[in-house]
Amino acid sequence: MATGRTHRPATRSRGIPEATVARLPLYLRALTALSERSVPTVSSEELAAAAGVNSAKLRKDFSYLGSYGTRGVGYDVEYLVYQISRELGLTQDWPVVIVGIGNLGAALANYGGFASRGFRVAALIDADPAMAGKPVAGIAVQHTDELEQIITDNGVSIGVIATPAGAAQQVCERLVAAGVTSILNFAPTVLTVPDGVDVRKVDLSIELQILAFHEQRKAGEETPESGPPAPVARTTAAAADRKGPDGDVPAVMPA
Amino acid sequence: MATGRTHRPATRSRGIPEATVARLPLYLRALTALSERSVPTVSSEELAAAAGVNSAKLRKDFSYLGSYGTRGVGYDVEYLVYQISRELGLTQDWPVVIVGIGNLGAALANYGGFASRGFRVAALIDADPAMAGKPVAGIAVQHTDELEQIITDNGVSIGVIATPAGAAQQVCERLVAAGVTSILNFAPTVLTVPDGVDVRKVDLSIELQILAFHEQRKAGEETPESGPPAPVARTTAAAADRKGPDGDVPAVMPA
DNA sequence: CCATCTTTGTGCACGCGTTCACAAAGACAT
DNA sequence: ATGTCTTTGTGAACGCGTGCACAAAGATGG
Repeated sequence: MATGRTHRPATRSRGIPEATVARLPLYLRALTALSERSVPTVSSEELAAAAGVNSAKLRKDFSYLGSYGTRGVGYDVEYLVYQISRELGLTQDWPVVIVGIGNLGAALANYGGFASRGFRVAALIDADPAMAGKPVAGIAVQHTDELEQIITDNGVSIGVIATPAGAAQQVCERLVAAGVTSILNFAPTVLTVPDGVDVRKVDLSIELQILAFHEQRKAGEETPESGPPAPVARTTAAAADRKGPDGDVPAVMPA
Repeated sequence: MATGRTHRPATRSRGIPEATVARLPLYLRALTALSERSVPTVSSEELAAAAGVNSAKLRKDFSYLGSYGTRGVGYDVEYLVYQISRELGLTQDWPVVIVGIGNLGAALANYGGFASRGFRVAALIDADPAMAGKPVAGIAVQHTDELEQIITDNGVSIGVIATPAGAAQQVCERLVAAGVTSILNFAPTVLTVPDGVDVRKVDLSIELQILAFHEQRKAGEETPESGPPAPVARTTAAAADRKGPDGDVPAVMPA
């Protein structure tokens, strides 16, 4: 059964903490900016400020990669850019497929940041036959029927899912079956995948709800009034003051 | 002030862990699906499976909200939907502005999940005069000059930034100055905001780089054959470790 | 009313991530 | 070369989040 995804303590290979990995792209971006300004070296303090993190945290993060700094001076920008790029695997080419060319999929296809760092859009795939052949971001959309063929031919290991929620799990399974082992999921659904497959989720709705929570908390602290609905009777169909359904029906199970 | 904050852990500690808050939308989505199937009650085990988390974690999460379950039975779906919605602040209306109506901004404007839960797109704003008046997702785009007026008139407290990286910080400052206190940032830049302003970041490029790291690691360790233990166990990917923003992040130029 | 069975709610332990604080390392001036 | 000064690299403490395991609570049946 689907249980929580236990992020295993990495392999005993090189135990770079997950939290550190998540920050490396941030450092890389800041370093690239410095590089373009021809800044030769940077201190942990400066770089940390640019990346928006604590300097001690940054130094510890870098310590997992090795000792690339020089005491009394700082870090060599170019060298660090290279090391982080290599560590993240950005020195090689990553063909990517985007499945689901709706508004979001099209926006992703056009996103510059995609091609910028080793990532190459190998194909755009959509289930709508009317989309087939239609060019999006300079690439002709292909039909879902060709999904397996595309994955295999291009050696794609990273897939992006931008389909409606209802189709996501099925698409996911086909991607995985065809050889994809990393998935970036934009559909508002929990994906179930076999061991060995990584999934990262980007969910606009969730982000907004989290913001709303904090926003409400802020407002509540300064506004003592507003009549809090006292929690009362239960067991019986309580509340449900939220009115009926609206178009969005985030299905958890593929229907 | 009558209702100061953090005064009474007696009733219920207002301190809901950030990690829990981040999962509430997930539970809510699963519960909504159950509600639409008219399922009256659900056990922590079932709900946890649907949400892709551990059942113990789910129970602990709910314990922060209060004791809404019935031992031996489970949780009342409708009641829980209401409680979580209320906790997240979704029972009220949240006017939102989207700044930067490019490919991404337009996609966001068209996103159904936006309007679905209390979030209402109050305005679409773009710096390009040619965009002004042009309808996107049924709403006429307005020029940046009117930003402050729009924020004030509509009482907007949540802003979405979908501009190029170079414009993000400036837009952010104008939003904050006009009264926005929560920002969802899609631009690949670290935003600097005053204390009291929440920022959540969605960065496609970073997500891909993290996937690339793991992908590279898999490829590199692929040596030990004999294959995986072929575990029938399937994990549910939840991933995405967001971290609660605090308001202290310097800026940096985009890459 | 009592026994049994199911499922919640939580005390506890463990591991990860963050932060402080400082010794060691190297640059630089004299 | 030697001393001083800057900045790294890291040991250690702390706090948060996670998962186990179990007692308590309530439903259910006799």
